[in-house]
Amino acid sequence: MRRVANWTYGSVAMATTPRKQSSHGSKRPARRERAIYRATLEELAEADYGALSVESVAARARVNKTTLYRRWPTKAALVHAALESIVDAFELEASTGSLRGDLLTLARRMLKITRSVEAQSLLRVRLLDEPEPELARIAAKLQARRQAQLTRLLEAASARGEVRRGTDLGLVLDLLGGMIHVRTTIKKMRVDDALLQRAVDILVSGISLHPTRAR
Amino acid sequence: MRRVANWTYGSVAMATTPRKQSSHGSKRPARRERAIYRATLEELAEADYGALSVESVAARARVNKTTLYRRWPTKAALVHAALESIVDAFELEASTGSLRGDLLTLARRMLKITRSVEAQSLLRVRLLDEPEPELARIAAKLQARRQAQLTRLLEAASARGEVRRGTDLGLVLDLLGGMIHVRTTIKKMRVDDALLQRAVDILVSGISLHPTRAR
DNA sequence: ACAAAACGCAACTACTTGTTGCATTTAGAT
DNA sequence: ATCTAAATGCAACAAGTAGTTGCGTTTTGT
Repeated sequence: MRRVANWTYGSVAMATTPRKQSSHGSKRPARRERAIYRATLEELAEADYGALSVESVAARARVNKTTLYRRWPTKAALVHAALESIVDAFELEASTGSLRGDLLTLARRMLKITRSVEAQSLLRVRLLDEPEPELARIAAKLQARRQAQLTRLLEAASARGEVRRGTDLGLVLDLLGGMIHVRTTIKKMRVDDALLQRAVDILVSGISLHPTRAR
Repeated sequence: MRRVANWTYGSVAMATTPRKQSSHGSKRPARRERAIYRATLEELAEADYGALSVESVAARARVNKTTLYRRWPTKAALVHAALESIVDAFELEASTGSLRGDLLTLARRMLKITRSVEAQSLLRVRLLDEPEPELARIAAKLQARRQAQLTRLLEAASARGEVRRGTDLGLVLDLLGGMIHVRTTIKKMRVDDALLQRAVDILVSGISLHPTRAR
């Protein structure tokens, strides 16, 4: 493992840009490139970052390892690029009219996100700041972006005035999201809609103006 | 990396038992052994399982690597033993008299646990079922044990009858614990007591019989 | 159809991981 | 205190993995 002195994969152009997107009108965003990124994320969702090997990514992407090494000089660079390639397509959803309904919609979306390969791989990178703090920073940034979108949804839902003023919406989000994450990713339990409803019921009843006691 | 055919580290005695605890009255539970386990857990809390190397553990424990290799033939065996060495000293805490007070006590304890090296390392192992399913299983068992203890606390608190019947206590626990975990371990935010109180307020107000609306 | 870039392949070097033999230390029993 | 067996440290080793390089072939844009 020979290390390049201190190669940073920050804002500097990090590899030879594939010419496909240079001219001709960016017909395809490099099909093969996407396959490689996908393979990287999948490997990362299954194993550690530490256990991730460039060779295994190459094998999964059906590509020779030299191809990878030439374009991304290090494992960190490859993962970096793969992370950056994640696009979170978030379309604002229509309000259901009630706080409970909106929270439930939110919960379902969170569950879907949590289950995705992107979220799983993002998590792996997120909780390693030791060997690659730079990568962890990037993963944090991406996650924050998602979080911000979810927060906006929640804010819109609560703006109707059904929520006690002073309520910490970020906290509510993390209560809900934390539960989903723990059950899905860590405990590997099945999270079904009934559970989401129960959780939402507790939270709604906990932050709502009206003392809704029954569920 | 030569692999032993299929060496399982299950219930079989996995290494030469140190003689210290054999006779003489178990004066010390092998001081050095504890140091090694500690080093293992610390390394594991900082890095991946995949990135964990026996050599780094040896270095941290100020021990020659051959010592480790001789007693634990593989990395998995070492981690296994280190995990098993974890003892969670849980003393039942006195009730504060109110549901809110008890939940807050519970939250504080969860925070403390979550921050511990043991929990951090346990988590790492927990979310790798790919390369070492056996290890993940063990980590799951240990975590379940902890969870059960916490659940009993919560049950005791709710038994006073301040909680709506039919309330999913496990869910409440995961809402609280999930939030703490996400903020502490993943987002690396500071979790202070005020936040815990706010969270508990929401939950208490969400599960309590009495419609407590103000906080 | 042509040229440049990208790719696959194979051989190679450098490093990491795990193993072994032997001298030295340590700890329990007499 | 002394003896002995287990445990450890050390160094040299074997084997595997991670990157590198040169070259011939394929792909791709013009």
